[in-house]
Amino acid sequence: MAEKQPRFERLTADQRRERLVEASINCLAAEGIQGFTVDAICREAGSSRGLIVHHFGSKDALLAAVYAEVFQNVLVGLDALDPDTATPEALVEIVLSGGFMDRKYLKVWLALWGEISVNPGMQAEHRTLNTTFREKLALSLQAMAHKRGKVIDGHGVAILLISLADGLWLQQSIDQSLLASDRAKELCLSVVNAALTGGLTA
Amino acid sequence: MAEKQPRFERLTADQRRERLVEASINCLAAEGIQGFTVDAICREAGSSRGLIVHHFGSKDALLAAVYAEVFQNVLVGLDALDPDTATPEALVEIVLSGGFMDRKYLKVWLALWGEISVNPGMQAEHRTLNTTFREKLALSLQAMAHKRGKVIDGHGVAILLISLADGLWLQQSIDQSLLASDRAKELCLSVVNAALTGGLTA
DNA sequence: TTTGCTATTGTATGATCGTTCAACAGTGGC
DNA sequence: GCCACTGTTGAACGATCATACAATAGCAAA
Repeated sequence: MAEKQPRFERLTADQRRERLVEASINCLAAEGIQGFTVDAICREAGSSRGLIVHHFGSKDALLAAVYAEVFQNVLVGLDALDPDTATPEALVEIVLSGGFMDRKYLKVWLALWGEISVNPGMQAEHRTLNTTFREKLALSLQAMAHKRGKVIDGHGVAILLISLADGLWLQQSIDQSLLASDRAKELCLSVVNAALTGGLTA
Repeated sequence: MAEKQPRFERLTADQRRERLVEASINCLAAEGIQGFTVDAICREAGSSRGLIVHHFGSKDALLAAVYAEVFQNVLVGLDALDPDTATPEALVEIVLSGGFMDRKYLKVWLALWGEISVNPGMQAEHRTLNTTFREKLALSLQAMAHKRGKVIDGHGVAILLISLADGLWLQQSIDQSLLASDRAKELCLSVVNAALTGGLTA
């Protein structure tokens, strides 16, 4: 007689946490923060609701873990960049199309931004990661300006570029017909080039 | 013997709808989309849950009414502007600090953006209003450039300015310490002035 | 004072919510 | 095959959810 399939697969703690975080991201992407429920996440992960409390302590703690995963992916793109050889095109690619920046993640970001704005722990972490992101971008921008014999406020241009990219990304994620991807890229490049050539001061 | 206070105040349909929309905005501002519940809104409005269905048909229809109210306020600031005499400072003030752009409304916007991205009716309306906003801004920008003897792509600069303002506003609303209001204003002005003087092409 | 109109209340309903925790079950060591 | 360890399940619980709708009540006209 055929052997019975196991009812569930035992995983290591890290594997299980990774699966729950991934399932959470999918639920947020599909339904926003209102789709972030214990039952919906368990259905997506193919597991049971007790696991969330067992591995994370609470649903809120799971959201914090989602944030860490998402933002680490944003930083990874910049980590791979050589500040001395980076091009404006490469920078623009990172700020517009980096980790978790497909428009399907709009509702993940909306949920995280909402939570960061009221959760002191997440806000502190966001501040740290965002500052790191700016500083790395500033280094690359300063190196590019230096190559053109120019001196710029790299930090100011980094803030400018990140904000512009966020705004463009948000607009086209909300309604794709309002702005084409190529157009967004062009606008970012224009601003970076203007900043590097002295046409614009940040 | 003292006369009894009436249990409730009868209002006209328009008055009652306005109160419910206002209460909804307050609930969204405080708790985001998860605070947008029938009971929370009724507590805030000082009324009873039956009123929401009576006046709006459903909670979702109430959210659509909230959107209309919020976005009309955004347009109002621009309507008051004379395109022939507007200054870069005035435009920047409108895109950064116009109607419902205090940072306390962050979660209202996050909720609306989430809903617009999946609700075809709201998305169509948003497209219309957003396009109107861009066109009005473009007229003012073109008039400013004309005064300087320059020809610009007003529409392109309008997209640039709106996106930059959205990104800056979002960043400082999420975490106030990441960006000062004055700094955001300066960056917007730099970009507008660079666009008007030919230092930057959109 | 009475009456009609209709704004408004709030109970009932079935469903869903997050957490708790006793019991179950996968699996490797002996 | 037995057993211990511990990952995992899912019912129970009290709370909250949105909508339906019968009954109540404000108030102006007659």
